Amino acid sequence: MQSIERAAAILRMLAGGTGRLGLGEIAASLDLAKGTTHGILRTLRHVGFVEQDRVSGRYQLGAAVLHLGDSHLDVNELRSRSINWADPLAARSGEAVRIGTVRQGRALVVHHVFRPDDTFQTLDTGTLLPLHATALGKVLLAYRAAEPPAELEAFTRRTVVSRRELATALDRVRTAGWGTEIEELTLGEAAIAAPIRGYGGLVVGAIGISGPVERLCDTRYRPHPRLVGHVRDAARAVSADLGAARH
Amino acid sequence: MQSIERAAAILRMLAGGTGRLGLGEIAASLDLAKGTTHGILRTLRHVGFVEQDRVSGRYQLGAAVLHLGDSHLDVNELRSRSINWADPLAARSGEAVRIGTVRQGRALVVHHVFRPDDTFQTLDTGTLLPLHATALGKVLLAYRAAEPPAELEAFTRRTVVSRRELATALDRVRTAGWGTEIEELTLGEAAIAAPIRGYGGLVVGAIGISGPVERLCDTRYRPHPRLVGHVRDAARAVSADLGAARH
DNA sequence: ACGACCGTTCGACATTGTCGAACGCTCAGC
DNA sequence: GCTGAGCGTTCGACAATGTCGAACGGTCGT
Repeated sequence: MQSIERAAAILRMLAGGTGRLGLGEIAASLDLAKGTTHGILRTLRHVGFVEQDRVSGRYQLGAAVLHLGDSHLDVNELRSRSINWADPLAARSGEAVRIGTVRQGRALVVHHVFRPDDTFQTLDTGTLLPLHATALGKVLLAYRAAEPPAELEAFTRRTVVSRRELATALDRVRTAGWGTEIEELTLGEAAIAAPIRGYGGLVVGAIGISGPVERLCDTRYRPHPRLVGHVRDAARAVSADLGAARH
Repeated sequence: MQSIERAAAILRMLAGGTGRLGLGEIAASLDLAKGTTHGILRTLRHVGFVEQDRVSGRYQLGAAVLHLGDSHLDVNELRSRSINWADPLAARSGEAVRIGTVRQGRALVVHHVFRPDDTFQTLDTGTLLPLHATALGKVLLAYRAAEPPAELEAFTRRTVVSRRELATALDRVRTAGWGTEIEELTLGEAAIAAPIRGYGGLVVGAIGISGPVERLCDTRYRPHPRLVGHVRDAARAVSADLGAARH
């Protein structure tokens, strides 16, 4: 399939060097006619793998090809790598632990460890949670494992439903390296989450704890630093496991 | 270019879902004949954009397409984003600051701030440094912005020239989140570097300081934590700038 | 005003990509 | 142990597409 090989060569060229090339340069480098090169680039633009600068006419890699790597990690691999660290986190924090990744524009819970006590709990594994109203979801949004949903549904009076507020909240997550959700999905409940990084540092999931707000936060709704530390340690450990697997 | 559109559709499918799909599933989903689908997949395998599991026969995204995004960041953008933080880092640390990214299998210095004193110094901007024997380079290797060079050249008696030792060193960089080089490129000189992350947390560069080993390290060749902290703070700030620019 | 060089378009036609049929292999069910 | 289903793979006829030279309009430098 000659044309697919040619298209791949163009993408590799754009991935190297300065990242921006003119049609003539590409055609010359690959020894193709300009018309041929233009036809390939037009198709690559159409599928979003290439973008063209309006002013200079030069081409660069498009978002669609750059995002191919996003969340491509196997759910089962994420889960199997996480299990070792999820139980200790539940034990240390005394709260329920969930691991999530992005699927269908939501946070998919791939593993759930019950809070280590006798209370009745339901298994969330397999459920899809809203990104903007969960700690797991905010972490995934903050590191652009997903785009915010078109509509920000309000689950409680504390749910962030303004895009500006959400952007601000995500900035804080990026700054801190972890995120929270305080009575934004369920009244009386809070959660803390941190990013799980895979190959090359790309965020492929998140791990978090959740429980009664009075146990996770102080009286000014700030999460206890000790719990934040536990979550981050677990996230680092899972990330290290994932990185080691790919090494 | 119908076949390029079809190849792109296959890549997007593999990027979604579980990440691993059989030929029949792909053919059925895209309403293509199995022979057609097979021809496209064969070509994508040939260019490295797709890999096939030997045992199950299933297909997944290949390293070549996942790496298209690596180091695609414009050098000028990295540089312009870094400048604001490089000067303060030089001031605070009292050492020379360099920012680097991967080019041609080496660490390209995209920005260099002189040590703030009266000593004679030469501008390194534009030079290519070895990955395995520099702090910048080790950070880039640790986060897989590059592959190790085929041959590990010895610059001093302290240069790491064993692949196993290098792998161990890179594990430590990942664990710590920063890296050092102590008399491995130049006798009497040491360096400390930390990763600069771009879109989605992907490592696109590194920022570091370098200077006389007796100023950067204690008598047991351990870097001063205060300097490590300064470098990491600067790396975070540059990363935040890059993230913000893409937001 | 002109020439050089850019990206873009078009149509003839040669070449390639498509797809149905057939194959060998593996595995589950009986 | 045998059989059938379903997998990925290969092949060749041929229809459809991709290729490329020529020409175009636009921009920029002289």
